[in-house]
Amino acid sequence: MNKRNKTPRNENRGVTIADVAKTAGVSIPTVSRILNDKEYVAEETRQRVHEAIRTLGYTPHTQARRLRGGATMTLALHHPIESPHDLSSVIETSYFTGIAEAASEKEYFINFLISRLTPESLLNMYRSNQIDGIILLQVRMDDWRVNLLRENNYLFVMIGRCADLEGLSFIDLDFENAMLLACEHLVELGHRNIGFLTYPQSWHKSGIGPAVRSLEGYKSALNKYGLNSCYREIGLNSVEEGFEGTNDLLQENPELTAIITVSHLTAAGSIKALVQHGRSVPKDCSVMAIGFGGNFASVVTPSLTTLEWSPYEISYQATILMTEKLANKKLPAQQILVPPKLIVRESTKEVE
Amino acid sequence: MNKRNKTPRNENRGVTIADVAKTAGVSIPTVSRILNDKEYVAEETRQRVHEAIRTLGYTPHTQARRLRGGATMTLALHHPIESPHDLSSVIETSYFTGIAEAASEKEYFINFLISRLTPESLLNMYRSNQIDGIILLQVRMDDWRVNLLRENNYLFVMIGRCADLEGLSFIDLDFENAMLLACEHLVELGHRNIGFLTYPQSWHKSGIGPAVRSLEGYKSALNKYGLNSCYREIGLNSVEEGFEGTNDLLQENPELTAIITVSHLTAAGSIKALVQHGRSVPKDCSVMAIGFGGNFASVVTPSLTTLEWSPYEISYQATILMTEKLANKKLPAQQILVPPKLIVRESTKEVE
DNA sequence: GCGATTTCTGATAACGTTATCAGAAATCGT
DNA sequence: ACGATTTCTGATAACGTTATCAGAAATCGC
Repeated sequence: MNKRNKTPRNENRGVTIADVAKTAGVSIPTVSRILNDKEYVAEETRQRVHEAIRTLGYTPHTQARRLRGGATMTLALHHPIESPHDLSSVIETSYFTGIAEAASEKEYFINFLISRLTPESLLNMYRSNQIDGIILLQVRMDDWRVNLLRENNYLFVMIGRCADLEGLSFIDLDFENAMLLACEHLVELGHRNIGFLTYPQSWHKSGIGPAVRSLEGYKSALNKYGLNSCYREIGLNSVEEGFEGTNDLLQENPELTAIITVSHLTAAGSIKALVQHGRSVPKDCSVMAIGFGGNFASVVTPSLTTLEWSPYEISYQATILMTEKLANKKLPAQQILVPPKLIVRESTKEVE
Repeated sequence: MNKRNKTPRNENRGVTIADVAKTAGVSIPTVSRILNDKEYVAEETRQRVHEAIRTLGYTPHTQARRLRGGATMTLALHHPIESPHDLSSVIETSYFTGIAEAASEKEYFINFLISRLTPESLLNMYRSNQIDGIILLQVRMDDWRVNLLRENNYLFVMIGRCADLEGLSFIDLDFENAMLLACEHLVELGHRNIGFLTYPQSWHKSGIGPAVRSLEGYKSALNKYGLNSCYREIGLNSVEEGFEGTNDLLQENPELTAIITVSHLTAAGSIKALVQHGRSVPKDCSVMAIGFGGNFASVVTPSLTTLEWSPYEISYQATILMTEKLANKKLPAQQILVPPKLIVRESTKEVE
């Protein structure tokens, strides 16, 4: 006599380990052992079970495994942006694909946290077992996310870095070095008056790493060569701002023969402004762009000399850092600084 | 006397519903009822339980809920690309953020499938309960993914569309209409010789929608106005290809006064070529670009007149389509065609 | 040939949640 | 005041998997 089922079985459910066990004529744990390549299984049994798996088209239930295993096998990515619309101007597609690819290789899932995140909801991501760890983008020198996660002992990796790095894993663009290389390249070409269109004032004020460190790098590089600084804080995402910023720079120092920007777009604006001032690029003035830029560099006329990083490589690396740490929590923190690659195109030239 | 625990309890585990129940002095199902806002709970009990939840900092275990609930609350996004590196030239960041935002609003997770996907692994995504549904990008007229998922009765939504649309949900760019609008705009400006730089031959051959339909739209538009066609199939992702394609077009028909391209990059190349032929844009020849382009349109000199869609809106919509269908499987298929927006900038002008 | 070891298998509990049911307590109608 | 209804609560099973344990069968040592 059959005991009545209290919770009726879903008719449309998939094939489960129980079905496999029944068809192969073994118990459930035996199937599980075979699925997980445990020792002590008779070869003959293994064959029979695999046969059953094939004919039934069985695949293990991911959710059940995760519940039992105590890990979510899910990572999150967070960028502290106000509106998701704006994200495309800050993050390149390659950032996503690098992370997605690494995660997929390590059999992790990725969740992109786009909407505004509160301290409460950040902690909840961990507490409610939605994620095992998080990758933080756009880290500030003093970042509430870092402080909160550190206090609560939750795992995370930074792309970027904060002030106190004790025991934290990160991978970051070496912006200070980039500014040194940029200035070096220009000085070698004979330039002595080098202007800089840096990140917006708001970025410097809120202590965003690249802003802070690029300006430091610029100043110390000029110092090294005994040159005077001349810079403007401008917006990143329009040709116009580069245009106006360049006009300002030229007004302050008409002797400028080179301009460094931190965005390909503003570099394009810079060229526009210079041309309007009757200066041809690179003949009368050189222009360089630092940062990611995708195909922009070669669209602009003349094509831009740049210092570049690969967002794909960086985000890929960050994800590997994360998964390795999750696989072995005793691993020490890893801290990686990535130098940029100088790509000389048409927009820089020696002083005549 | 305590029965010995066979599987020892993990010491570092989080707060569970059982802990809440114990502190509040009620049973586990009662807490569950309160969490899920079920009826028939005494107000006094509700208060006490909420109090316990607050003091313990309890959050429901997502994985457990999913297992019990029978839904993964996870969607996937798939683009059939060979190498993830190349994805950045095909997909805009906004595509990701639109999906991520919609998913997050509906409390879904997103998994971006980047690596090469086989029919087997695609089915496994569903069978192993990793996802509830998938959003397909770059759908071909005859697409194996569509055929496979349709046969197996798995839920999916297309961005793009295939040939047989019976019962399928999609949202797609109306490329045919776009070509009509482009030609209309140019004809109104007095142009009678309109060239077209279309998608690469491989796209046409493998039946990728925008390629097929834009060429059809071009031909039927010219037909409508009694004009002759003149087009080249070229690569999308470099200025050089636009440059060379334009040279070819001019050789075939030196009378051309307008060129339509399907990529901002090739449009830039087009302008370069025209200038080299001694033709100024837009004075002697107009140039238009169709498609996504981000900030490109305004970087180029002269800035590009375009027909644009918002990838954010489109991917957002696609995700909503998906979640609505999941919430109510009886919903009929939804089919949405999105017209582009004409944005007139500097690169088009009436014929002199 | 017999105890000790090794190899193999299955019963059982557990991961954290929700649905079902039945029973207790409170309220209602007359 | 008493049966019928409504409100509330807890025991139990279930989602699909894996870990632990104990026992059976096979192999080994001498």
